[in-house]
Amino acid sequence: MKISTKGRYALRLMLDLAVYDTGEPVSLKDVAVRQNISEKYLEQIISILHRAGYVRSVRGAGGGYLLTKDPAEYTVGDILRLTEGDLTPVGCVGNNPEPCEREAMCVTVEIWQKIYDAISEVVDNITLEYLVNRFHEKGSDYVI
Amino acid sequence: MKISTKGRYALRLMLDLAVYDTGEPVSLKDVAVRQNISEKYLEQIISILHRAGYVRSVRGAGGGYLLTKDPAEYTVGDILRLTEGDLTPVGCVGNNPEPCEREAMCVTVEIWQKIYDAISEVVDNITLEYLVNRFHEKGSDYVI
DNA sequence: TATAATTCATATTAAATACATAGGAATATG
DNA sequence: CATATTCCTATGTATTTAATATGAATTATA
Repeated sequence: MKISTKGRYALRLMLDLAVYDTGEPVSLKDVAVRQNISEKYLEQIISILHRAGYVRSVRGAGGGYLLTKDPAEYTVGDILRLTEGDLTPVGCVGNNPEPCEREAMCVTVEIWQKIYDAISEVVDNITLEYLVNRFHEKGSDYVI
Repeated sequence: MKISTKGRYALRLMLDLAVYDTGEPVSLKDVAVRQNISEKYLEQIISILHRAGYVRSVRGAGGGYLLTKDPAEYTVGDILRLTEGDLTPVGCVGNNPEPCEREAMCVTVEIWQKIYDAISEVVDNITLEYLVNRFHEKGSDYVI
């Protein structure tokens, strides 16, 4: 019942791009240093975000990544669902549920559905913008 | 972000003991057939529940297991926390959080805490008794 | 134009976890 | 004594996780 590093790093990566956005591309090298995450691992993660159109890239020296939308337009749910696959606690709930032969007599599925709804309620109502604000409120070191 | 078979089977196992309770011990063999779960695997799962005092056992022929408390006194949260380890989405929230050097600047931890609270709210407010009632309401086959 | 900095693409690997299966000892019933 | 059951521990296999590795393609800049 854990969120993997992929999802957690993806969120920190997107947040980093939002916080350190100056209009110029932000390189993964910089993100890797600030976030203390392997640059190579970040490459794999951002490729997911890139394919989904969440970021755009600038290749070559001086290149890097930029958010494609305003931070207010990304929810935590968007980012986690993309990178974690989905956020359902079991396969038989959510958008395209796996068929289950025990469905007719199953009462536990109601629990999984409620858990999923509760998780969704949280992650679908927190935006990147909110996190950027919280970051500044916390008075965290802000280094470009 | 999945609940493992261990937790899901533990819940079905406890529910089975509650539904098919006649005062006589319920054998794992019967549970295994009804729930279509390997008896050997159930043995490992119930040993966790047994050590925690959630069930008592009767050894030998005609033996089996019985709940130690009234179904109303078990929550889904009790059972899942016991068998899944805990229900926190990351290591740094919950009862005894792992120390994290990024804590001072971390804003994502707020998300994980909210997710954990939301999950807890669900699982700590559903009892085995409720599930037994739902089982009967569903008109599921009831076979002793 | 050469060099360095970057993204992009794919393969490989080591460790942990999930999900069991297996074998037999201990205990109780009939 | 034979059978049914819990109890205990070891073993195995497949998948997932979390990276690391290698190098090609692209671009800025000295």
